Formats: sequence, structure tokens, C-alpha cells
Amino acid sequence: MELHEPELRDVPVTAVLAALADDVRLQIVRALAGGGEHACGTFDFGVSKATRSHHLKVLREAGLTRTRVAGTSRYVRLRREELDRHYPGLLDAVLAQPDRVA
Amino acid sequence: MELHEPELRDVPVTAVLAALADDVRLQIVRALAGGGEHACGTFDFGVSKATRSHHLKVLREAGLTRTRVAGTSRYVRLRREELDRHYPGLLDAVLAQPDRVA
DNA sequence: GAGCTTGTTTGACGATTGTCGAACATAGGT
DNA sequence: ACCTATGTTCGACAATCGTCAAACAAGCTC
Repeated sequence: MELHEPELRDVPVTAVLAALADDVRLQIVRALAGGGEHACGTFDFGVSKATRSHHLKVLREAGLTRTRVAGTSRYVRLRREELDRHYPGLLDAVLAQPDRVA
Repeated sequence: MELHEPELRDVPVTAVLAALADDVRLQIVRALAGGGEHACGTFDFGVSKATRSHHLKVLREAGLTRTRVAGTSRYVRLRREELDRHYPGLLDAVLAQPDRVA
């Protein structure tokens, strides 16, 4: 299985913004922003695993995350340094915003 | 005609990001980022005036722009200070990204 | 190998989105 | 009063999106 992880340079800025413009995905990014790797299964945001898989794919293909395959599991992490280099301030600005419920 | 211009505090982050995650709207924001007011009609990004009107509405209702009505014209401007206060670094990060064509 | 675990893919669905032309609204200008 | 200029709103349409259950794939464990 070839994981598609594009260079940030090849991703339109609108694709990055679109990837972040969803509640579930933003929650995933927030969880990843703590650092380190997370197994896909450790995310539980009230959606089915099919939907979760879909969102993780969107994030990956927008250049936001990197995925390491290990056995039947997959470990996801945020491409923090690259993102900060390419879009300085973007992640900070988005994540600094307090979670809003309703 | 009541123009709906929400407080930034009341706009979900995802709505702001979604508003920016469109090529036409991003071009509008770039044009406005120069500062000052622009009459709606001065934008020409190859879409019909109905579509342009729609995009300006999306931007306004996401809290990104403010609109002043004067006669039959409407003057739009970016809510730069408010945005920078509420999402420090976001606009800069997005606008710093060079225009990508194709 | 059988069965379990982890995750992806497929196919479907309803909802939302970007787009347009046409109709409408409003304000000036003559 | 008409006509024009500037925008908005109203369907309509195709495309995309978020969601799920079901089927599938691949690895681990017994």
C-alpha cells in the first residue's frame, strides 16, 4: 500500500485550509498537536471508523500528517516543523483558538 | 437591508477556514489585503456577478469582511485588525503563500 | 489455519457547495 | 417617469462532501 504524502510545496493553500475546515479533522489535529504519534484507533470523535479513516486520509493528502505503518496499525503524526516552515503561524493561530462547543 | 456581520467571537474557526478555502474567495481576500475599500464591481475573477455576490456574502458572514453601503454600490474591506487580534498569524500565513496557478 | 484486530475501500445516501442565468431591488441620471 | 448601473436573490444544476454499514485486506495470536 502506497501512502500518498505530498510535498507541502505541491499542496494548494486552499487544500490545507479545507482540510482544517472540518470539526472532526480539527479535533484530530488538536490531538496530534500535543506531539508524538497516535495510532488511528485511539481517536474517538463519535464517528464510525470508516469516517475516521476518511478524515485521516484527507489530512494526509493535504500534507498535514505523516503515517507510519506497523503491523496492522498505523501511527499518525503532525508534520509540525514542515507546516511551521511553510505556513508560519498558521497552525498556532488555528490551535490557539479555544475549542468552541456549539 | 440588514447586513449580517457577526462578531468574530461568534464565528467557528472552521467557518473562517472554510471561507478562506476557496480560490475565488482567497483572491478577493488577497486583493483586499492591500488595504482600503473596494467596490464589489471592481473584482473580476472570471465568475458571474451572482457568484461574486455569493462569495462576498460567505466572506462577510464568516466575519472576514465588512461592507459599507453607498448608493447602489457596496464597499468591502478586510477586517484586518480584528482578525489579527483574534487569529494572530493566520492571515499573514495564508497570504504569505505565493499565488499558485495550477 | 481459524479467528481476531486494525484499518481501508466500496457503494450508497443526504446535505452542502460553486456556478450560472434570470428576475428582482434600489439608487442615480437624464 | 424612464433608463441605466450596481448588486442581491431565486431556482436549478452538477459536483463534492461527510457519513455509515458492509465487504475487504493484512497482520497477529492461539
